[in-house]
Amino acid sequence: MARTKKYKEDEVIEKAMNLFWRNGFEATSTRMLEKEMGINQFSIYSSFGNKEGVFLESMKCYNQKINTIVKKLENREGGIESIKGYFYDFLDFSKENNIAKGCLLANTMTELGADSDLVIKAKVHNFTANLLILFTEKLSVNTNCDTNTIAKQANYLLVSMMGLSQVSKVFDRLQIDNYIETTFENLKPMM
Amino acid sequence: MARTKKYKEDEVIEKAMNLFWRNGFEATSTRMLEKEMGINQFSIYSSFGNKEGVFLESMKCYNQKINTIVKKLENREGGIESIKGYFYDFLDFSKENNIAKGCLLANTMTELGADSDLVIKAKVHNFTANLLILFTEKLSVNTNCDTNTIAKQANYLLVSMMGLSQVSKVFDRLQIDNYIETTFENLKPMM
DNA sequence: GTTCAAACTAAGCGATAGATTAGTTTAATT
DNA sequence: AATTAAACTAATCTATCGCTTAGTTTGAAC
Repeated sequence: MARTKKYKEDEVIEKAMNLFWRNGFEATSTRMLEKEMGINQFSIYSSFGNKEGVFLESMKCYNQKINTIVKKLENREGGIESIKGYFYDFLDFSKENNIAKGCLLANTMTELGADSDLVIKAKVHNFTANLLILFTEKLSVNTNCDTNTIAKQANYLLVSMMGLSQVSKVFDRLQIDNYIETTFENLKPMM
Repeated sequence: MARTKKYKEDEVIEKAMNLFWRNGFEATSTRMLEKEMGINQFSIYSSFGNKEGVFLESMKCYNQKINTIVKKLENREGGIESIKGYFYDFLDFSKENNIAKGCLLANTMTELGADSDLVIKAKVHNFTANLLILFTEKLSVNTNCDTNTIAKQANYLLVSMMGLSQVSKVFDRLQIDNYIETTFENLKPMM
């Protein structure tokens, strides 16, 4: 015997996610969320508890969204070139109206300090851990390298990827392309 | 016929700089600055105009502080190893109580969006441009590479450095060391 | 020692932050 | 059609934001 919601939670969260992605957690106010999500603050708080709740759901949403390019990498044959493809896919993925927004999770990682929420930290850590595993798998295809070398390479590419996502927000395309090419060109002699 | 200031502006700015370095621009309030700088808000505003004025002076202060490791690089013999030394120097430099704070300028770069203050942006750009020149000079010592290749390498190392400063705030020392070693190890065959 | 402009203190300005409340509307259930 | 619990609206809560102001103290110049 109750009224039905006028909005779908996953739809308004996607809008919230885009706002957080563009502006970061701190610079996004509940009034901005209200406007962007198209629902009243009361509805926001009754659905997600508080601002952090909205953010946590936004991270879930981001994970689903980035999963399209992660899946794309999973379906590639493997080897260095497959990961290079992921780097370029990410640059497209992270752009909106030709403005690079970086990676929501990497942005969060740098925005939140040492004393920040542990749940959020764990989510970021989980994301990078999964990416490391995928990179390792892809590097293990058609290679003579021992597992130790592969682990080093995977770690190197993970750090490069996180660095890239930050740097892409500011540096121009030529610098970025040059960076990616050099990153992978230099890895070849190790193979 | 006037009273003398009880504080030295460069001393209180250094304290402000450390606060901005730890927390970023947005997350640092004028009350926090008041407490950290040890002077009243009135004094802050009469000396530096507004919060952004404090930040701009903090950037100057940061530039002076990081200049110690930049000078150290300038005085090195040159070649890849000299820049690798700078990377490790930076890791030490950016730590406080064993907590990595990243690079104040790189942090600012990522914190401020597309529509941020142009003066601040110019300062960040100026910093990276100077570092690029220095890297180029150091790479030009004892090498057979053409200027085009050197330019690519210098750009690669600049982007790597900026990425490193961000990533160092979260990743552990093993991952960071591995990243630096791989970055430079892989560059050798190009020389 | 008196003067007085600048350096102080502390209170408070309007605006906005995250979050909540009282009161109204809605629609599935009876 | 009446009921009723949840979904709504809009106003408002307290705290804090960046910044300013009124009033007091200070100390170099005279």
